[in-house]
Amino acid sequence: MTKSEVDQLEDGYRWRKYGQKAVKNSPYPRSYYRCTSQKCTVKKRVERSFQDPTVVITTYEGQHTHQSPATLRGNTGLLGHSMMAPPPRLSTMRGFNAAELLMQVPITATTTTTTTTNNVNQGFQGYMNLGQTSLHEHQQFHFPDYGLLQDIVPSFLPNHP
DNA sequence: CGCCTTTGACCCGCGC
DNA sequence: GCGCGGGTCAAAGGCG
Repeated sequence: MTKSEVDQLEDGYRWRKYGQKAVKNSPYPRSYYRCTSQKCTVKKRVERSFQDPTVVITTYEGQHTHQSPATLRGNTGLLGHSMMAPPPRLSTMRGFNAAELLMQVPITATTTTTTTTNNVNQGFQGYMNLGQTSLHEHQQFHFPDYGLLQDIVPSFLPNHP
């Protein structure tokens, strides 16, 4: 869940768009991106919320097997710094679970909501409870400190090459 | 010139 | 078998 006006979210990686489809339940299209590194098959799906155009839903699929090229774009490097992890084995990358996926959501949320007010977030949650029961409680912002990720992330990765 | 987006077509799984 | 919905391909064009 990310609050942003643009689809192209700077999360520290380069993405190449490879498709776009209209979704049901939403007047907005859904975009499909792939990581530009060929060794890295991470995909993401970006879709805009159907009534709040300022909210985009980003779904990550997979884990990056390389380091962030964020420095090439003059990025802030905020994420790249906290995501410094040793490259995991490809075999362990397959079959990621829900917990791994959930982990990704607050990452974009924390980076792009820094300038938004608490007011907006509260209103958004209320709106979600109203009509969108398909969005579960886990997908709300209950990872307020992304420093926690520094403890979580290495636990997913084998620390021996 | 290289990288990226756009966009229609194609593919595949699923329900009837 | 057919239609539909969701995901992907690839040619063509844009832009720094």
